[in-house]
Amino acid sequence: MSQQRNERPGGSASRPARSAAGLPANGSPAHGLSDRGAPLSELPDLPEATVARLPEYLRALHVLAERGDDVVSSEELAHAAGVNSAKLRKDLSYLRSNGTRGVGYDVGQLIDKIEHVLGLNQHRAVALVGVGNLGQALAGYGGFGSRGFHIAALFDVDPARIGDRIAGLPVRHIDDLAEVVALERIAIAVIATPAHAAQTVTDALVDCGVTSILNFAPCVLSVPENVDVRKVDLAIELQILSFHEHRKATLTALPEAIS
Amino acid sequence: MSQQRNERPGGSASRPARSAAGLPANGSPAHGLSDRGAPLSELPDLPEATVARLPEYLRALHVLAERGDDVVSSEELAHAAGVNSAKLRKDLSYLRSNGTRGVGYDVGQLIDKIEHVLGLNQHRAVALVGVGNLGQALAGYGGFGSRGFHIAALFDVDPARIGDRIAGLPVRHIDDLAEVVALERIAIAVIATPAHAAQTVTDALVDCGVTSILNFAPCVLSVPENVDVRKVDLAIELQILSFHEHRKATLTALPEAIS
DNA sequence: GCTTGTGAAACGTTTCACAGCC
DNA sequence: GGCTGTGAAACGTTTCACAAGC
Repeated sequence: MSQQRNERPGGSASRPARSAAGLPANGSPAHGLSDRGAPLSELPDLPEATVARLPEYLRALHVLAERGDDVVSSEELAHAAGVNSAKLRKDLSYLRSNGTRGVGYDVGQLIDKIEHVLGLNQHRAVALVGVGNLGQALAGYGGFGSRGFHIAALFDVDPARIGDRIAGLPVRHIDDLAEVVALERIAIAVIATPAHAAQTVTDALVDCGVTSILNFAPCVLSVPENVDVRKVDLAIELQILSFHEHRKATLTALPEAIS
Repeated sequence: MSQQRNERPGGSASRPARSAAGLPANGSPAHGLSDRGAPLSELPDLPEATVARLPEYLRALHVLAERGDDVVSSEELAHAAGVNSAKLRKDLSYLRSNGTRGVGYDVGQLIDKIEHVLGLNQHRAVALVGVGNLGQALAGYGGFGSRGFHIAALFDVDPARIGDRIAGLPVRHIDDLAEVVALERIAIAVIATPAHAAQTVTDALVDCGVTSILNFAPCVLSVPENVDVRKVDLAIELQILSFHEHRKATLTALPEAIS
């Protein structure tokens, strides 16, 4: 059982397993072989930081599209997504960019491209494990459908909860995991169990073939290297804010040095 | 109203306002003045990436402490926190480190130090705005107390909800925000409203003097530069996972090049 | 003229590798 | 002998600034 790589800068994720066997270890495929030999839609090996921002661009684009805009400049879009325009342009350039100089980007086209790169063409079925407080809230959250996902199954261990319906879905016993995952072709799971159960659940998920996990339990998960884990920990987010509060407080306590 | 800086690499936060007035703009205070003149506990200007990991170390340390360990090596602690040991040691070295060579770190001492740096000595009061699905789940989450926070007040706009009690706390109307924030000395707020309400709520919070916001609404917030915003967006996390799923799928479709 | 696309510089973060110390 | 602390190298990301193109 290999160990979780939890090294993402911003503080909440692990990474995919690059360079498994004898790969060059630095990104670029040494001598042009296979480099851009892809038919049409090959993934140009995006930087992780870019990948993490594409969904935000996508959200902003949908807002623009709804407003009826069909062209947007890097400046506008960057503003709407909360980044600066140079970064946005660089990010989009990795997608074999398709803006028009002097004009901007075609909103619809850009939406299609980003959705394609993120693999959102097919709606993805997600399993949710743990229907406590948080799990129920996540199950009830309506916003997924429009963003490429649907929760296809709910699981718990508590016999008292099995059979309950939440947002129209029955809660199933975790023993049914393998069956349902296969049936619904589930590759992504959300863990909303207490920390002490999370590793056991993870092992079960991995055994069923789930290869992406979003973990809300406050603990580190061990997974094989082909499995991706991202983590969301509420208390950690608050603690990071606390640090900045603390710093702001001490900065204003011992005051100015310039004026 | 200045714009949100939402530039954190890992994909979910904005940054504190550095270099407000005539500061040198690069980190170090040009000529030794004030540099390490601090009394005892001065914050050594930690890298953001380090700040984001300290809470994870803290969590892991608490687990160790509960097990009765009182010394831990960088290797062990790093493993428990899901990072590698070099990174851990570098991170701890910014805290004017206090491990013992050949031995390891004192668990209790390290907990104290990290808690102090994060400003967790005082329990921090947090306001939660929006008691829908997610808001209720957050309000009911018991794990805060042990990690330095307590939810001190709940707010909503929906008249039907005002007066309800959730986890022992009454839901108050958002018009009472200023009063309660002052009374409870609240500096941190969590936004769990729909996206369309989030900016209005943010403006109200900022007006009351709140300077840190954790935003669960899927939108970008505009805040003055002294206010920190971190963002958690479920759908974005799933979309990032989707990208990696997509990539894994296409990698196994057009298979090996080495063997 | 205005906006994209992009090399190159600047910056931040991680990893290496080993000296320093117990 | 074993583990910490840390310069220096490697790597990744952001920003700058301007050439290319509509």
